[in-house]
Amino acid sequence: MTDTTTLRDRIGALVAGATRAAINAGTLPDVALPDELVERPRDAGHGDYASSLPLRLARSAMMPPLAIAEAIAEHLPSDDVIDAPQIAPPGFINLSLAEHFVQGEIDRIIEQGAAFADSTLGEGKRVQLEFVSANPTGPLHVGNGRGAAIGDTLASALAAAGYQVEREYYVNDAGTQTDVFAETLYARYQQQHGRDVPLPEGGYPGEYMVDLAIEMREREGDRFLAAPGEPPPAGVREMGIELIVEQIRDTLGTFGTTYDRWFSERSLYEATADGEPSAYDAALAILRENGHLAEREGALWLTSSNLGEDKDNVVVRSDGRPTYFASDIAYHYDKFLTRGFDQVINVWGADHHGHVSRLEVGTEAVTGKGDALHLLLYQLVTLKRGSETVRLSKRGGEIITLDELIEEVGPDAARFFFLLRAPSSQMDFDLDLAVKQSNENPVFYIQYAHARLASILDRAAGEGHTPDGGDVALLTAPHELALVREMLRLSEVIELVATTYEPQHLAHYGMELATSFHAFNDAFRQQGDPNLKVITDDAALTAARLRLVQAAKIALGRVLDLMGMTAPERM
RNA sequence: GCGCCAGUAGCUCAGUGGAUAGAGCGCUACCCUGCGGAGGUAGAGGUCAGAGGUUCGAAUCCUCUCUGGCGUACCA
Repeated sequence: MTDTTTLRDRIGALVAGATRAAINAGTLPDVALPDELVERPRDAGHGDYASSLPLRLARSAMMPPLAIAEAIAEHLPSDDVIDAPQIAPPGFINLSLAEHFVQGEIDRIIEQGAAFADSTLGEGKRVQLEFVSANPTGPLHVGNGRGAAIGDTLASALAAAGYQVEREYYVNDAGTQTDVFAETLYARYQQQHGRDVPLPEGGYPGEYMVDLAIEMREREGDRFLAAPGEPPPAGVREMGIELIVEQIRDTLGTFGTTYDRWFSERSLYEATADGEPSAYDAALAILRENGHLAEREGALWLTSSNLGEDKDNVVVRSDGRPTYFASDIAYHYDKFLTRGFDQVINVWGADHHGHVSRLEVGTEAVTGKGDALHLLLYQLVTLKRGSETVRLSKRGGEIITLDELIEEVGPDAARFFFLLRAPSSQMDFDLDLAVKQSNENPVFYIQYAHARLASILDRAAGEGHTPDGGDVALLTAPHELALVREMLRLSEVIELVATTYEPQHLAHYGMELATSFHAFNDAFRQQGDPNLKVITDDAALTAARLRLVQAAKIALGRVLDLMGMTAPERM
């Protein structure tokens, strides 16, 4: 039987119950309780959980906080989970987990394995996460890595929190950018066949376009060559996009990110196989029916100023081509009405934020599901070399690719670097420092802890020891119990990430869990007592400690896995 | 101009209503010489951009000011 609530919820329920008991007993007036009843105190000396409820109730109850604390504590007897409460001025109730409860959790972690901290918070709701979705006109750059790390980890955390998650990459294969891209590619392709043609105005000058043209020539020969002076023949654009998307997929694969679906923007304009209208036609029909469209200056506008926006937005240009905004409305029609997701999260770079409110309004107008759409913006990465800012632009030519970053520091360090920071935080990424400090990246501190745990289990097995049957009641030392307590926080961290969409909490937790292990592992050295080692002459104690080590390895491995990083057995 | 996101230790950043504001890196001292030293403990280092307000309590919420990034297209 899996516990579906976090420890924090259970303790909170105890406090709520005690408060109601006090009210029933007449020692407290009848007052309303807030949602959050307990928190994790910063100072370990204040217990595992603490409630400031007495302070918050003081006014409405018209009683001194300490008297309220007494009244609640009276109905909070020590039980299987917690010891007797401690009251601390000016009005806190401090609660500590009972020793035998903490010990027992080791057995539970081993029994449940990697899923030990999962929850049912999401109730199986279907969530779709769309992230990266960079234009298929060039390789991914370093900044795209941030979106990949955030989106992918968020998806994992949501899955752990009981949501049914789908990861998706939206391929913008329909817009004007792809026309320019095709023209540039075709120019490079002609150059590969010895023609002296210039790059188009506003084209993509990057060297990768030459590589792409070479690839195309090698695969297809001169099949795409039209008469000189003619525009790119049919298929050039599709071929180029296919090649680029292949590259992007490879890069993200190396980065540890895979998708359930690569969604083509063009497909939004195609009728379905069984004759249903395209998503684009269907979405526009709804808007028209509800009077949200108006023709003006030869273009078709969404009259979003009637829906709370500060201006209207063009849906179909005066030349008849739909805008990117139209595609996005159709895309969200597809997400909500065709595929029926309960919740949709788009992870976007902050340079898209001008697009946020109009998409929310447009989505609401078409699907009525505006509330289920969450647009998560991450601030752009400022690249630096030393103190100098590096300007990135596919069209300007200079790109620091995600591939190059991965090559320099490895996928794990790159991911962790991005995950440590809140999405809303602007990041300076010093390329020189990133390479120089890759060996000091905290990710190795976490992975090293995992490798040491694996090593202890290996060595013990070699000496004929096994965790099986170990009695966890033998584990009473503070550094042993502290390690278990730290593991028990994981379920709360997962729910925190899943509800706030802030993956950095997981990264910081990983460091803290690793610290607890390193401190545990060092304890016997500092005290110079070989009996404090995991593997000792005492067979029963050894087995018990091996259970702790096994559980810690499960917990740490799970954290690394959620962040999309490897959990090495040795380094 | 208007809008969005930020400003916390030397550097890069956590902390979004609770108790003495933290981590990594860098710096100093010490421990341990290992079941893996990519380790442990401690210390120095802070006007939480500034001012006012709300609250029993504010880095956290509100207002204003300053600074930085981004947006404000019939580009995506």
